[in-house]
Amino acid sequence: MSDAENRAIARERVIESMEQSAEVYGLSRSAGRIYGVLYFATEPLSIPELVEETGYAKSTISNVTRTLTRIGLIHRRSSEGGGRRVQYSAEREIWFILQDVLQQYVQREVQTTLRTVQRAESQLPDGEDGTEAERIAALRGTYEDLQEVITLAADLSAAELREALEEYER
Amino acid sequence: MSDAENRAIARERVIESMEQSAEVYGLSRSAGRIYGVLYFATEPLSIPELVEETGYAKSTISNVTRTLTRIGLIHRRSSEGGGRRVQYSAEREIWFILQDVLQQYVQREVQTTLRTVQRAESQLPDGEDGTEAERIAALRGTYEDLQEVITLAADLSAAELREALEEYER
DNA sequence: CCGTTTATTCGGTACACTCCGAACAAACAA
DNA sequence: TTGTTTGTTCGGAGTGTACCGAATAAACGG
Repeated sequence: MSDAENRAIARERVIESMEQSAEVYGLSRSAGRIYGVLYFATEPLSIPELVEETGYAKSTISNVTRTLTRIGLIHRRSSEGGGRRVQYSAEREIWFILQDVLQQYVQREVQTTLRTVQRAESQLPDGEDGTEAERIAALRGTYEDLQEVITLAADLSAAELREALEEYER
Repeated sequence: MSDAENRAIARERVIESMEQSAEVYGLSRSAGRIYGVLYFATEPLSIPELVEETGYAKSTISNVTRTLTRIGLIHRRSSEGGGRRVQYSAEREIWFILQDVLQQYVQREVQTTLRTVQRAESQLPDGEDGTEAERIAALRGTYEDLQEVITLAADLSAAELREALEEYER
């Protein structure tokens, strides 16, 4: 087998893995493949080029690139050289992406839950210690810890996070 | 408004929030509600009781309780007193649940991705430093950090995790 | 100006998922 | 045994999503 073929196989394996991961993160397989193709591209690609590389329909590429751009997984460089052609490139710092997910989605979810729980708690009769009060208070405690953990983690790099946990072990 | 009504409203709010969370975690709304009802129940509930409390069909309760049990969100106590009746109770330690998710799903996902990336890397021609090799090596690095972080975090309680990050800040 | 290339939007198809109700199976009570 | 209660399984209706192809819009080159 030639070196070029080996490279193509390795690349394809990783892209397939990205398709899989995309599904886990609630995205479509096409999103995983498009991101993967851009991840390995040496220069930004246009929509027609992505059609060529992935085999998906133009409309699919258009829709998926929009959501990927919105999430921050790829970057849109409008019009290289004044042309109409739009160029896309991948955000290759996976950790940045994960931090974004942590901040935009996980933190948001935790925050709204926490607020709901707090509002429910204040709805309860004062000084009550029934089952509801107890259970809701327990929920609030856990979510407060969670929120703090996520807020702190979102400011660290992967290496720093690793270091923080490794140091704590001792 | 009576205290009982206030309690019911607070409980309902939290359960609705759990329905929402369930969707975020890739479960159905019914799963969120069933878990919520069990979370507030003072004693284990049977399937007919869950039908009564949630309004869902018997078959829905049966299917959803199975998946919730498999994931570890609720516990199944077969036959209290030798009867056929099956009893379900909620795992109320949210952090245990999150640890399970971390270990069973996130860690698994990271591990398989890492393995795929490593295999792809070894597939590449030796001593090569083309684009593919570089990009794949970068991926592997990030995922190695990630795996380590998740492994360490899975062993800590929410409070410990919080402490670890707070100590690192200084 | 007109034809070509590029990007978005729209309608439609295929598919998966949620939930329901009915049928079935298993255990108990009489 | 027969009737009743409980739990699971199966088929189907309704819904949402992914993707495609066609129509449309927008920009450029001649």
